[in-house]
Amino acid sequence: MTEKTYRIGQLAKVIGVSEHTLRFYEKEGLVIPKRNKGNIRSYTEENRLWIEFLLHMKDTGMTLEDLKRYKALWELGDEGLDELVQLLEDHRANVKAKLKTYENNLSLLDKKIDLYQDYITKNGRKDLFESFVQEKNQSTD
Amino acid sequence: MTEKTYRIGQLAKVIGVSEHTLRFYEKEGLVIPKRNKGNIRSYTEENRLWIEFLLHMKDTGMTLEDLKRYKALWELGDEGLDELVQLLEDHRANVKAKLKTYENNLSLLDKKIDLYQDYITKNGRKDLFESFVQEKNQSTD
DNA sequence: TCTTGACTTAGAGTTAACTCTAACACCTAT
DNA sequence: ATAGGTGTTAGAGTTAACTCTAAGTCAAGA
Repeated sequence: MTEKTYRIGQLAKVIGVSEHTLRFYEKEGLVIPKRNKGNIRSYTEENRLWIEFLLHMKDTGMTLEDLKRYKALWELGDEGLDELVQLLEDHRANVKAKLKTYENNLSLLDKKIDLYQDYITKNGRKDLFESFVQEKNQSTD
Repeated sequence: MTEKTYRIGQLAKVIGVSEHTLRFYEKEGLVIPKRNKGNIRSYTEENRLWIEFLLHMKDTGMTLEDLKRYKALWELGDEGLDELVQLLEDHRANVKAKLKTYENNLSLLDKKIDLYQDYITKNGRKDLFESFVQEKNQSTD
């Protein structure tokens, strides 16, 4: 069985990033695909999975620097394992915190929107509007 | 009753941003405090509440540009109300989406960490380790 | 008096993560 | 033969949101 591989343009489409970005990641040492005859980048499924994982981490705020560290630790094997897990746990803590922030602010938004919509249906006067919204403008710290 | 006011340094401390940032926001037209005799910025409670709200929105990914629009619409009063609500609803949709992303990736992280920790307690061989983690490296799209 | 905190303008520097351009070469399929 | 996708180097530009510096002034409080 020969494993499925991708050329840069295909992979870019599949995972939804630009070719520029893939070459950029390569320059940064984040993903280094094999080359086939003709020097064409040949991304494996493993490459794809790694990039997808990377994008998930990035989506939750992990920096490319941390992802470089992650990769380096991974490549160390057993030696890097403890630190690698630590890195993931740290990131998980960040994600949890961010999740809370989003939850809190979602309900703040819900309230705010409700207030405005109440006002719209009641269709009160401008001066009423001002005090109305102002006094409810509390934050959720 | 004279309302409580803040000078720039006090307010910066209270809400946890730098004075630079407050002046920057002013330059950007986001918060324009009154000045007292001596030309000193005098932030009101209303100013503070607005900035805190702004920071909450910013924390959930709203840009300063959108916040400028928000302020402009607010200042229009009834005229800007529909669009203002629209803006908030759009942002709420973004927040919900981001929330989902964070939830998904949190459980991805949980799984990943569990796998590594299993491996650590089992303390297997390196080559085992490689296949072990690789084949579980699925994403949660 | 001296320190502290505030004020101004004007602009430079920072960081992250792209994003693009130029200018040219190579290979494969139609 | 030509078009499309790929390759290279080298570097410039972009965006957002700060962040800081300089160089000077001013006013109030201990």
